[in-house]
Amino acid sequence: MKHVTIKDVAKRLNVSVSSVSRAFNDKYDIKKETKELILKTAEEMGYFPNPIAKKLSQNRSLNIGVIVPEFINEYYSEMVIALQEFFISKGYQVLVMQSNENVEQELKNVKTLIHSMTDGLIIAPTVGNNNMSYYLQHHREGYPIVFLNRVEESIPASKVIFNNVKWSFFATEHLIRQNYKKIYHLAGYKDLCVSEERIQGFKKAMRKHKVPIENYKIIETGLLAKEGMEIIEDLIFNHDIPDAFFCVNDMIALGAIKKLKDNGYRVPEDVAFVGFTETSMAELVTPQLSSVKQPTYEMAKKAGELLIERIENSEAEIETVIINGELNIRKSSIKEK
Amino acid sequence: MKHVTIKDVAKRLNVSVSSVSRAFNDKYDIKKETKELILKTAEEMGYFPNPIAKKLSQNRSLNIGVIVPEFINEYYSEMVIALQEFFISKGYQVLVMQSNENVEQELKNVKTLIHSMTDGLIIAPTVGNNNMSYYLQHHREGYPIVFLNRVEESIPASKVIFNNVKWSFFATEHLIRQNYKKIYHLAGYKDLCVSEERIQGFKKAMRKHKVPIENYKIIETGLLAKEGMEIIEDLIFNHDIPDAFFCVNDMIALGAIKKLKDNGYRVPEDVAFVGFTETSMAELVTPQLSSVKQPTYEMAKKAGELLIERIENSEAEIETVIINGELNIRKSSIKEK
DNA sequence: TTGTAAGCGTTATCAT
DNA sequence: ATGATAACGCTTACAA
Repeated sequence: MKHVTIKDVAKRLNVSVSSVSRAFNDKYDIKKETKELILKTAEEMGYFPNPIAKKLSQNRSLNIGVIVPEFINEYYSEMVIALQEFFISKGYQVLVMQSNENVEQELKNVKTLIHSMTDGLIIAPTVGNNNMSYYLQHHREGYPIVFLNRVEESIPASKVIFNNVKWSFFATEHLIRQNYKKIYHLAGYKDLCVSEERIQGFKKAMRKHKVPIENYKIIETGLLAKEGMEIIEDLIFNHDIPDAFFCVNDMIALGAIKKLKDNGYRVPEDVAFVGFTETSMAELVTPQLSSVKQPTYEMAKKAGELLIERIENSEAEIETVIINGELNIRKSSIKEK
Repeated sequence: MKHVTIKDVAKRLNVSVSSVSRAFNDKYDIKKETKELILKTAEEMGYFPNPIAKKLSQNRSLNIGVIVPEFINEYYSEMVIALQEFFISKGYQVLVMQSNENVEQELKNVKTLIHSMTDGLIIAPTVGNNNMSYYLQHHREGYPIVFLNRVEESIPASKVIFNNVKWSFFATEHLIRQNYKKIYHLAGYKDLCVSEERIQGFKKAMRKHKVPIENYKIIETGLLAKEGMEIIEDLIFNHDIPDAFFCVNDMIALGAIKKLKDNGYRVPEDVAFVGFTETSMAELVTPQLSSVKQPTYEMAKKAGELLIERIENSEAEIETVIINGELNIRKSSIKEK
């Protein structure tokens, strides 16, 4: 299992190591025939430049760290896939770590990755991280970091975020226009900024359409189907089921729908639903679930571009990219006349 | 952004670099006070050993490569999470790559990762890879590889696989015992060995219970919900809907159920369903879907252990671990009397 | 217990 | 166009 090195190739051909190195990095002068001979021989000998040595001598790792809260849900899976694809095409390798929705784990991951000499970091913060000072300090010192999603617009770093207020507003307005009178919002975590923004959009729609305050309600839930089910249990117990729910995500919606159906409610005849951050399940459940689709690929790619910009030019301006979505209306929120 | 190196710390304290190195690697003799002083000063100076240099000088990367066909579905997401957790606890870093169910991409990934000096590889092969010779050659030459899932028992390498035949048999037998007479198997890809094994289990149950041959059928599908829907369209067109379906995975089952419901069939009253490789959706759909649960965590951890064994002892015996599952029976396959 | 110095496999500068 | 060699930051014999 001994690895063939640049020296072995050089010796075999009676050339210097520099020539071999040059053959593999076309930025230097080298005669075409020598290059081809070297490449051919190297191939035969099974030589491949050792990336670790390369990294050491160039003082960069060509590694990018990506930290996501989880990748059980499609949303971050897709982001990670898109990021990998993007960075590999640029010659980087991607180290993915997940924080398991745990702030301390996230901090650990950041440290691990920075210590591993990643050339830059893409961070999708976990729930409830109001303590980004450590990251921002590194960022100030010139370490390239781009934030993705779940981050306040005001933080001084490049970031890619989704226009939650706007699309939450549209989703809610759609329910109002379908003539649902009593509409509740199942709202995720209050200390999660995307939840907060979706709440804002919800309220905005309520105000615009002058929905009386007794006809809407904002209920803090979590992000999991299980939690959607629990909330519905409470509401059923209190005989407090509205005409429609707008949910912070599809999983909450699916959990809630399940529980309502089990209790004899019909969707959408008795209760209508709109989800958010559309998943592939939206089209597979009965009734199909209306939802706001977020363009994960686009978000990821944009974040990748911003990061590479910062890596290649540490003077690059801080940039905030706000991405738009798409409201896909399906059976779960259509009122039959 | 200049990194503090071992030399800086040594100079500051007027000790040699070896002492600093020793302070950070407790396998050598060093006076307790010196060590503490060094560690303290290093901390203050913001020194952290450069892992790349460490890797180069030790000739190992402390990186593990993990290759999965995809991680959009929970199954591989969970595997990857479990693998990360396991290897990080052992001091390794994990590079994850996905092959997008594409044999050539998989081969590329393997090459990338081996060239990146990963100390070992865990490979969950993609659909239809009957050409593992490249991997096995490296394996023979002593490069540590462990295969995970979707791999034939006969290949000469350590591997962790699921007992598909057995659990497919149980799932099918359960349908027979519920007194469903006509049972079809939606069978994934014929050239995918796990599909093949599940077909075997299905047939075995049919033979054991002497189900007449005109009462069962094996239909090749894919692995996606969409493909489940397409098959059902065909069957409806041909007026060929059985009493029950046993599906190669939950996604096929969910797609099929969706299409049947849309066409007025009731589940399980008209058609019953059992899935495989249980997903969290199984409990969220109506009716809840019976399925065979595979212990992803256990499988991943075992694969990790086998790999570390091989890394640490290249003479280690080849080992095949066969994992068992669990049949979770839910409403979708229960016949009301 | 500590220090010296060679070595890990590259790249890059400076000669030739 | 090619070669010699220092440098990257660390580990680890070997010497002291």
